[in-house]
Amino acid sequence: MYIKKATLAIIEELKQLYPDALCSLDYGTDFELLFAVRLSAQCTDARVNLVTPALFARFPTLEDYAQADPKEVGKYIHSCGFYNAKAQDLVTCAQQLLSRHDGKVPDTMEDLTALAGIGRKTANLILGDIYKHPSYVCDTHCIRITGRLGITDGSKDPLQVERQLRKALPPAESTDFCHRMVLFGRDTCTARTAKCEVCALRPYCKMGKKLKID
DNA sequence: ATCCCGAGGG
DNA sequence: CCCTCTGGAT
Repeated sequence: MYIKKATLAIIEELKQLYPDALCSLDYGTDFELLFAVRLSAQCTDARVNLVTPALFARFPTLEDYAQADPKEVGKYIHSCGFYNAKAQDLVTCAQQLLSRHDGKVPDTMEDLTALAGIGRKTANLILGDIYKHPSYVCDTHCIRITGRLGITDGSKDPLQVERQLRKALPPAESTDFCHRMVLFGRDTCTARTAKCEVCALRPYCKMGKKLKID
């Protein structure tokens, strides 16, 4: 499997920038990570981290969610947006984890995406962070930045991007790479006005080369 | 007005 | 492919 030199250079540069490629969501147990990721849909991680301490304290176990009134769960997560759907998903997902998986978070894409509210992006994150499988977390940051860098062809379709990243990245680097995309996307390669003038990846980036700085 | 580590349904 | 779900930050 051939990996482009530019891609390897980008990977190394990102390691320098972010030695710890950590998920920025706060959680204790495996299912709490699963739930925090569900809550993070169209919401900042910082916002999720603001509500999860009270949520996790009120509902410590899967049984607590499984028996909960979605209305009450919704109150704890209101500020994250999509709170009706998310609250119902946590309750249903907890019931499914208990009935289908003995209360354990499953370790296959098929089982994970069969759970309420768990799509491919969340499943990939769980496979990478909990089970240490090669994973391709194609969220808004990863899709935007790999497109700008020319690692992908610019497609916005998560499945397309995932297929392209599967060929473009060394599998052992994939999970950390995706986490670093998020960190990099928050502080440098931002959506609206990317800070190309201070970007360490500008030499490798089509978008950065276009603008004439200095 | 646009974006935030999306998912599900038509 | 499209649409809806939703609040908060910039």
